[in-house]
Amino acid sequence: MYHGAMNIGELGRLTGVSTKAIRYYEEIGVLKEPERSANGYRTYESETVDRLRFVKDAQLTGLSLAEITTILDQRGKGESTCEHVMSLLDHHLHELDTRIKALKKTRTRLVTIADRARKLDPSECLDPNRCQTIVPQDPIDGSASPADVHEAPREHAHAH
Amino acid sequence: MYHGAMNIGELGRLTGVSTKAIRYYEEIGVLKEPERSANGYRTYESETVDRLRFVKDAQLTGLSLAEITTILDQRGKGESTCEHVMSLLDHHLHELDTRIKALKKTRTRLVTIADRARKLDPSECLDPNRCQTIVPQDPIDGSASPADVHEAPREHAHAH
DNA sequence: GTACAGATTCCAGTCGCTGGAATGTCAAGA
DNA sequence: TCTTGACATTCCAGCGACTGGAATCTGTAC
Repeated sequence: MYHGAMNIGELGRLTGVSTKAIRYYEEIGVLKEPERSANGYRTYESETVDRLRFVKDAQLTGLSLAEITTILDQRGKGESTCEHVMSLLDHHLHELDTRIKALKKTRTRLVTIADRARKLDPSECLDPNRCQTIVPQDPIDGSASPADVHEAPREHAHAH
Repeated sequence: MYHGAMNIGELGRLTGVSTKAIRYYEEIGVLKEPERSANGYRTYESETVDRLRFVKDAQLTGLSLAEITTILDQRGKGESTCEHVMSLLDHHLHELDTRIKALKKTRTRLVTIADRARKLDPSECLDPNRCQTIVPQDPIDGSASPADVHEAPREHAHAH
């Protein structure tokens, strides 16, 4: 089967990206507007498969779609993007470390709390003004201000 | 200074929660609608300070506002919430572990890529159809389907 | 009077999508 | 020919936990 040109559904199948996501990418400029066939359907060339796969790979490294777009745009102009990509990657490595550290801290706290909870007498739980399980925490540590302490948002629940 | 009743600004100051967030909590039912003074201002009793602090603490353990609301509601009815809280905590512990694992995997991948990038000849970067830095990755491992592989969304940028 | 702080409301945006509604198009089978 | 079904199109709304801004009112101090 030769895939010189295809509709959005096949592009999705070949790349593992939903048609919804593909249209969204077009909307925010990650993909440029494709040709339309007579009936108004989007028609993609096989190079778009490569482009979409690149987007997926770049996402896996933690780059945002906005950042991916800047890479793609630069590349489109024939400019070298190595330095650009590498500085993005460095930046994300730092971010990642920060996030992992924060999650581990949360984990430790959670384990402590759960342990304490298991030792509690359930009958003492009825005081409406306090919960012995969840009690005020120390402000984590001196380096982070309370506002920065927030955890990362939870995973998108895109189970399929 | 006795804080029997206060406006939204002071509640925010005492708890470290923005007035915007407080109104949002009210909107989604985390806080119940407060009394209003003659001028229409929200007036809070000092017990709301405790409630808001509980919300903050529970958030630090990774609970969502929706989950916190269920705890608060149950507590409001005078029911014991220990078991409920503990099952939530257990659930979050598992989630947290999953997330940490995923982030570490991403980190490893990122380090590999960055290392490879440093060894590349920049002059080879101009091929418009491929990027040597970011290339297709193996599908992570056998257990997770590609759709589940997505990283957690990035941190809210609420620097202040 | 005139600032200025602080309160109110509502609307829009963040990020990366997903879901649904209402509608149009195309190929195959009865 | 009709119908069914899979595909395509558009637009609107929602997730979570908020933040920012606009336009407007209130309260206090000078």
